[in-house]
Parts: sequence; structure tokens; C-alpha cells
Amino acid sequence: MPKKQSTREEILDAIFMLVYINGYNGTSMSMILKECGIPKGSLYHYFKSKKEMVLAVIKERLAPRMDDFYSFSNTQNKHSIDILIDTIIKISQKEQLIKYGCPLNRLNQEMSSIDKDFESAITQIYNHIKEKIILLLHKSNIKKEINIEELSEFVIASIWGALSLSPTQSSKDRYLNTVFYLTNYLKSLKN
Amino acid sequence: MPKKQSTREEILDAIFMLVYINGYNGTSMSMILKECGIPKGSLYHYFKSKKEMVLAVIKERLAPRMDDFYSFSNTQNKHSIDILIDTIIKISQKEQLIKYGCPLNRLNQEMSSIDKDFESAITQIYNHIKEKIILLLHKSNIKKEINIEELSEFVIASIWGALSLSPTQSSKDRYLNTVFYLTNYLKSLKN
DNA sequence: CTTTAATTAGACTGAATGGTCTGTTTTTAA
DNA sequence: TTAAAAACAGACCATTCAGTCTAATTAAAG
Repeated sequence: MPKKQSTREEILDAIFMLVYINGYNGTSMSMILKECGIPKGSLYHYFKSKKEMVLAVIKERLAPRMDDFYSFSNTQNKHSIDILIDTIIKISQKEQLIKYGCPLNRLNQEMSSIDKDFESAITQIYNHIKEKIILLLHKSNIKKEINIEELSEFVIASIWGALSLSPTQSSKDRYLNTVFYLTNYLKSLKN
Repeated sequence: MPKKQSTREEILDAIFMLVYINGYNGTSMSMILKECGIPKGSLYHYFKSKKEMVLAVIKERLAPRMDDFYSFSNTQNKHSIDILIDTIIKISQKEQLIKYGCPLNRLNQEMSSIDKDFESAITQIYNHIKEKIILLLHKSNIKKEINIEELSEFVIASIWGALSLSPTQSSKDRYLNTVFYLTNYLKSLKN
């Protein structure tokens, strides 16, 4: 059944972008229908409700995307801090991130309070990327007074913030200028 | 006409909290009516539309609140960096901020893309607090390689991020742990 | 070819949406 | 005291919302 898969996947792609940009409450079924170009019956054949659609989007679109953003190059002898800095800078090349901010942050902010299932799915993704950063940082020597878990949260938070700065005048340079202070600080933590 | 003022002010207070927590699209007129406890006719007597109400909330509630959060004690000989750090820590005492995040960040994220008027009102507030931080930092000596405007944006961004970390398990301690790295870094910039 | 299941199709539903309209009451000023 | 304006009150409106339903079409399996 190749058709079924592809239709379902197209629906998820369309909903992801709509919810990423307009939020959950800002995305109506009619917008989804229009974007997908399919009739209502088809949509509700694959998903039983709007909530189920978006829950699937979180698990099948948001999660892998976040996992990709925070994928660290297995560079052999490079210091973890430098690998992390590379990742932070690499984010500046993803136009969507610069334009619309971190999708995890956006969905979290609006949707965590709407529904427990949303909240737990989003928290799961957050914890996953946090663990990835913790694991990375544990591989190299870092100043002893630093709590790696807390530092990881600080890194995520700072990236979220840097990507949130007024979406109107957002640009690659603006992001890089802002995270320069983050990377600058991270460098000082090497041991 | 004291009554007129107070009714209008009560409406703004109610709408501010509703929009702060639920967002613009997440706040319906019926919720506003219920929260204010007034009939529709009264509401639409003071404001011609939902948009006008929320625009007034941004200008008359959000702006002064943000101005208050970033009000720096005129301590005579204290270093600007230390005054800024005090402010960052003082934020941890505002339960609403810890619980729901920075209202400027929340409204900005959802509403800037909905309407140009929202966007410009929000941007104005952002620029105002940014200028306040820039002004503060210019008063003391800071390492020469630092661009104060960019640093100010980084500070705001990091606070936004720290206040955004999963609203579920948000707490004063979690915030303080996260911004510790920010304050730690800021201290190193004193000259 | 025939049967059965998967998928497409969209008219329709009840509830909720933001907003209007017509009064009535209260307040203010002359 | 009276006229006019401000404020209150809520029934009402068109539209949109998420979701249902029945039927038609297509695809898969025997």
C-alpha cells in the first residue's frame, strides 16, 4: 500500500509547516485541507481528530527534525565544546530556523498547556536532545565546577532565545551575533 | 468619571492574563466576557474589536510590566554588570515569569506574525528594554572586544530561553540554575 | 471476474466564533 | 429638572469551527 503511506506523509508535512508557523490554535482544519488539497473525508480517514494529527506531527516530524539539528559530527579528537559550537553555528544555515525560530520551542510554548499528551510528547523530545548534549559534553574535559546537565539546558535555552529575537528582522547574521557570546563562553569552559 | 476608568482597566487586566497564558488565538471573546463578568455590550463599548483590546493590553499592560522587570536600581558605584545580574536574579522572584515565561516573548512569538500592528507594538517594547540595557552597560567599563548592543540582545535572548524551559517542571531553582551560566559569563566581561 | 477493503468525496451538523443592534439604565452637565 | 451622553445589557447574526455521515470510487485479494 504505497499510496496510503504517501498521502499520510503529505498530510503530516503540510500540518507540520502550518502548525510550526501559525501554531495549533492558529491552524484550522480548512487551512489544512487547503494546503493538502484533499477532501475532508480523506483527512479524517487517516486521523480521527485534529489532536491526533498534530500528535503524529510531533512524533513523526518534529522529533526527527530536532534530532537532526542536534546531530553531532563524530569527529575523532575534537573537543566536545567545539563540536557543540559547530552545531550552534550550523543552525544559522537552516533558513527555517532563522525565520521561524526553533519549532520545539514554538510548539512547547503554545501547546504544552493545551493538552497533556502534547506536553508529554514535547517534553520527551526536549529530554532527548538534552541527553544528547549531556552525552557529548561528558566525552571531553570540562571545568570541574560546571554541572553538565544544567549547562546543557542553558545552551538549549540560549539557542531558543537567539532564534526568538523579533522574527521580522531575523537574519543569519543577527543569530550569529547573538550566539557569539554563547560560543565565546563555552570556549572558556574547556579544560 | 472614575467608573469608566476602572471598568476599562479591569477589562485590560483580565485580557492581559488570558492572552499571556492562552495566547491570542487561544483566548475567545466568551472567555474574556466570563473572566471580566461583564456583558458583551459593555466590552464593545470600550473597544471596537478583539484586536483593539489586545493592542491596548500590549501598550498599557505589557509595556509597563516589561519596563518594571528591567528597572535597574540606581546604585551609585555598583558595576553595570552586577546591576544587570541583580535584575536577572530578581526575575526568579516573580512567580508569573517562572510559571508562564516572559510575556513579551510569548506574545511576540504568536502574535507578531498575525498582525502588523501587533508586531510593531511588540517590537517597540523590545527595543525599549534593549536600549535600557545598552544604556546601563555603557555606564561601566566592559571588555573592549564586546559589542554592547549585541550583548544586550544575547542577555534578553538567554533570559527568554531560560524562562521557556518546559513550563511543567518550571521552578525558581531551575531558572536560577540555568541563568547561572549567563551571570557567570557576564562577570567575566567586567573590565 | 468478483468480493472486500481502503480510500476519496463533499454535503451536512451543532457548537463556538467575533461582532452588531436595539434598547435600558445610569451618570453628567446645563 | 431636564437633556444628553456614557455605560450596561443581552438577544441576535453571519461565519467558521472541528467533526460526522453516506455514498462513490479505487485498489487488492481470491
